[in-house]
Amino acid sequence: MSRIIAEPHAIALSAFGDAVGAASRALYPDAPAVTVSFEAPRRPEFGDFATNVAFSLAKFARRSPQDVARALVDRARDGFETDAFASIEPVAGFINLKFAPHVWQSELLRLAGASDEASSVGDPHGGAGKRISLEFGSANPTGPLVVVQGRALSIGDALANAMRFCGYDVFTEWIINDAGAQIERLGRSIYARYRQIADPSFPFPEDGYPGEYIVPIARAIYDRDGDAWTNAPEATWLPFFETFGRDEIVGAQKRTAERFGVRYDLWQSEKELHDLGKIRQGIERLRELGLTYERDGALFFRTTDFGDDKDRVVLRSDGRPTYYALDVTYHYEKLKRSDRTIDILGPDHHGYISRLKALAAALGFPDQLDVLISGQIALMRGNEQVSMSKRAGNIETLDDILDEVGNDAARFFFVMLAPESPLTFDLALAVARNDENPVYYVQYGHARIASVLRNAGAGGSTAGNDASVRALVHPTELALIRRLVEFPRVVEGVAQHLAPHRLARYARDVASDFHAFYTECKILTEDAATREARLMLCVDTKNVLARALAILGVSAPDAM
RNA sequence: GCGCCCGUAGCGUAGCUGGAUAACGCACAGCCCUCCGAAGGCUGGGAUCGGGGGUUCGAAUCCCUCCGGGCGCACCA
Repeated sequence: MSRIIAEPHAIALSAFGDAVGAASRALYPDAPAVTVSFEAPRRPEFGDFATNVAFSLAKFARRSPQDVARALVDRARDGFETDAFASIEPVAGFINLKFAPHVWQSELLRLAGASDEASSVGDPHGGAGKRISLEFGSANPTGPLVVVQGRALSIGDALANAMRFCGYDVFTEWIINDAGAQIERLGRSIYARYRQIADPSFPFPEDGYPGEYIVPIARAIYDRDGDAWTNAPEATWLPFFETFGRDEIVGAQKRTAERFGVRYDLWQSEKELHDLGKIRQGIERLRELGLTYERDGALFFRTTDFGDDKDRVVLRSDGRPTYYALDVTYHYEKLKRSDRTIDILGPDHHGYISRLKALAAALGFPDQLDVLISGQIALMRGNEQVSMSKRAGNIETLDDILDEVGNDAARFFFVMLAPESPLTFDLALAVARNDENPVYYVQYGHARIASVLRNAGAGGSTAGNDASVRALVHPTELALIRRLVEFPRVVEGVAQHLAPHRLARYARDVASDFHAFYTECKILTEDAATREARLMLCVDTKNVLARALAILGVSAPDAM
């Protein structure tokens, strides 16, 4: 059972906000009602929180923001009894608040009191009951996963984890583009390699997939069926080679994803949607809504009515549905069964955003679809550019990267920047065990705490209480607690703004605050109360770090 | 030509639902291990936030425009 304990600092803040609101109504009855919101100022000397209400009231009050802030504070102080604040100061129009140490001390007790559940580090509820559909990484089943997909996987999985942490009902999915021309090329490529086993002069298709990964697939068929397919008609062998190849390659893609720590709730086959008639139904749906017209024998979907820059064909003049028809159908399915629908696309898909948003709006789901682009990646090894051209032998697969740098570095580097921001991924840096490498900094923080806790041994009680926690007064101690308290809000921000990089930075900040505290304050000290309180702080910090890293898909080692 | 993404300190980036002297890491200069992991900490220098207009009490953030870099613009997927 998860106990929801209100946060002392939030209670105090809310009470003060109410007092300011009342003061505003009393002093400036003609001004519209203002919402008193608080934010953490950048500069620590401005306190823990600040509000800028005075600026919005100034024009109605016809006084300077400075005067208004001062008047609000004076008035709010009347009838507002609290010892929560060390200072309440109007400065240059802002109202700056600094909490008394006991507020942060209570926060630490609260964090520790709710231990061992997810809620031990805060209990965000923003997502309760909301269904999320999150599609990311999807690729043609024609080859192994490559580096850019690794980034999409990292971003998508971190988002999914963050949202689940906030209570969202998250459904992750991958669409397999196993219909159409690409899969046919795959089937023909495998067939050619198959024939070449017995007849090396058998021609390889000009537009075939030259990658080496095709060869063992052909070999597997040969080992199993021998020459059986050699004299079969194309109508027989082609579907077989397509399906066999798809299964092999999708299987390999799944294995790579799982190795990377990413699991999906659904691997949706495009072919299956065709076979079930879903695509036709999707097109019919558009027709019913009066959103289509015929021209030159093709059926167009009027996407320009919804912000796209040109209308899109859904049915070709030969009657076959386009890929976009699949988009329409599949997105319609996703939109219906979720409250928020998210696509993470590769960097070469910028042009798709408007047509996808258009179809969502057209089908009656405006503002429900978010399309995120995972930015391009330039691979480096030290100062050397690593070629990623798709010519044979040159593709850098995700597996290659994982072999070279490991999951932790890859996962962290891929989510470290804003999703759409271009990333230069330095393979040499990712394995460097020095301070240029951000992954180790955070993991080191976690390992260092684990080490302290080991040294504390059996005698090191972490059962702090009201009395012992009062020992925590050093600025680095209070700053660390304040940082830990932010955690649930940071995760909520990640989920809401689809910005997992914020969590990577936050983890770094936590580690940084811990290291500062560690340097300034001896944890395993003689004084029992101080030792207990500091150990408790260590445990909570470790929990937050572990939790943050887990969301990012990075391990939290106890020793390294 | 049109659309989208990016342009912030020497380098890599955060901040973009508008708020105070623009933040973080690396690099650079200096300092801190008789003590729990120095894979650490502290201090310092370094930025006309690509340029120019506009809106606002207030703009890196919103609007317009121009310039650079990238990616797309198929009855391919």
